[in-house]
Amino acid sequence: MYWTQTFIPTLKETPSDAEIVSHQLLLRAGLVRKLTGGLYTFLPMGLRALRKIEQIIRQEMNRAGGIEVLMPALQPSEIWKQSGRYETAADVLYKIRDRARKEWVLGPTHEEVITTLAANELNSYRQFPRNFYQIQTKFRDEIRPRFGLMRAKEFIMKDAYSFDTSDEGAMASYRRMYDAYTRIFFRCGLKAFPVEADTGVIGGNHSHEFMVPAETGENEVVYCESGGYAANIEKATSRGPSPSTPTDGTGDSPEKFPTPGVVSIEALAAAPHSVPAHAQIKTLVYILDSKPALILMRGDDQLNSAKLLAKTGAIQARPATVDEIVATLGAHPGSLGGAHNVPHDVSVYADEVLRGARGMTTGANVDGFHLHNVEMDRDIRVSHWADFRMVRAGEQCVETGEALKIRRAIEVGHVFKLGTKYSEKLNSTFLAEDGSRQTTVMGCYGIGLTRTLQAVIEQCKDKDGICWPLSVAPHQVCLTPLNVAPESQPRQVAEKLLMELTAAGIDVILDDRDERPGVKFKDSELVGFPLRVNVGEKSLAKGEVELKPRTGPTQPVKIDDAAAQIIGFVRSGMAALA
RNA sequence: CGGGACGUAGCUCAGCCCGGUAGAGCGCUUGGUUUGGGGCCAAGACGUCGCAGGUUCAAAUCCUGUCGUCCCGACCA
Repeated sequence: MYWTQTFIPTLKETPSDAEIVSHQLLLRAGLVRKLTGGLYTFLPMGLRALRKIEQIIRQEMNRAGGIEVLMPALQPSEIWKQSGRYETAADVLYKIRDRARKEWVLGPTHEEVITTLAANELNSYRQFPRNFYQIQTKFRDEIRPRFGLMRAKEFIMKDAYSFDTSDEGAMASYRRMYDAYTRIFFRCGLKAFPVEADTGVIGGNHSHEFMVPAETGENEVVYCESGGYAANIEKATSRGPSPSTPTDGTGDSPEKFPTPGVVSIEALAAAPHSVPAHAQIKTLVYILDSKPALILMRGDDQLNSAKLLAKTGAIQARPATVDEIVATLGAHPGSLGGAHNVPHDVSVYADEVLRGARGMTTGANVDGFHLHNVEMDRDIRVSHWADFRMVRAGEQCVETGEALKIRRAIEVGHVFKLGTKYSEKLNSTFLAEDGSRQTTVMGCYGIGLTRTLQAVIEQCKDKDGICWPLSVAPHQVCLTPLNVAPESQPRQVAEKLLMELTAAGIDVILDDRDERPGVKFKDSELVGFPLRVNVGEKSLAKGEVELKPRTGPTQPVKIDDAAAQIIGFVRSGMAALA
């Protein structure tokens, strides 16, 4: 491959609409160009890197027993109505109509399609287990596309779906995918690690996300240094907050006292009231599937909205408006509480941390008043207890007791054990060995290819540009003759190396541009080829060429040894990523 | 959808407050020079100042609306 025969529009300056480094590098290195917000064209170098990731995924999926298929991106809205996600996933669904006014959806994922296939084709226990996968473009009406490929309206995903006849079988399938994912990200040169995850709208009961640590990531991961525990903050739990919740109340009845103008936990914690936040009960009003509900949290805790959805089973949850709050409790935010004047048809959810709490202070549901001496068990009608709180750094790990840490990360893969959620709705059943009809047990497993590509850049870069791992680099080697005239010695030596390396199966590009050395050096570093070979008169005079690994020092090698050295560099580097 | 910022040459940006001739650097074209880290000299091409309306003798500049982009929140691979 010759540089002048492809298209690598590098940029010296940083485009102003790219905020994070990996996005800037995607643009500057000429890997992609934006069509419009959330939609990108892949240029040759970006496409090559993407294809390499795709091949790694394909190889590992096949090795793990996956069967490649390709499903339609355009789907009838009926199957979405049948699964119930026409409503629950409504905000990400692109809907379109054909000339007959029939409605279609552009698939944001393919559970409905694959389950329909399984329902029609997998009818006997003899046909299981099965794991179908595809690499395909997904469409999501993202509320806010951002960070280049990280969150786009259209993106490429590998999605796999397993079908088993039993829960144990499904667990084994899950485990196989989990292991395959570990290998895939390792081979891509990515430091990714699995964390326990919330299942969100996809549903199911067991899930891990594969996370790439990065300051620019959109997720927060709670983890324990010893490696015993790691979870998405949406799911994370701990041994609880410190200090612990008071349980030594006086036993006196709730006592109303005036708190004019005190409408926050902080204000009540300050003088003159001086009620510590952990001795307060925070009362939140949420609208769960259009019904108001109270959420009681300890004063110093934050509500975890993912847990709220998961624990209440609500499809939609939003904070109530001030008007809705007044209509429900008769008081304004800042004076709310669960002890008095709570209508009987309003559910009261309380965080586990409040169990057995005594001597607490909370709003009186009368503007300007709070209550002392509140005891959860005695004074508040709790309909449901659950863990609703956001874990904080420093709390003790549930497994090891060590202090938990929190860091940001990019989610590149997600594995779910789905159970029978989709197979029931879409009638995927089979005849068991004993002649009974049973429902298939499913799992689904996604990897965002385009996001993975950008995550690699986010993790593998320096001040000069991208530092591709050999396994996903658009080209492994960049031959750089410093004189490109056809008869010049640098050009001839470079051409000979090109032939030898290509014959050895090395993926090489020759920078045949008639540019000054500085320009070629800068560009090759920006695009990030793992190895550059400088072929210039200066070193040729000594019978040498130079090997310049992207992340290491320049090494002179004899011309006759060059090909073998380069091949050795590539093969050993690739072996380290196998 | 809520909050904030910004739309001027292919890119990065100045000009806008205080209305009157549209600018710089990079890139591009041509010629020369240079040839191991985005070099230098000279000559050029490139703009309906996002769009629409308004105010005004006159609008990139002031006003209104609109579209688009980016950032912060809720959603996800």
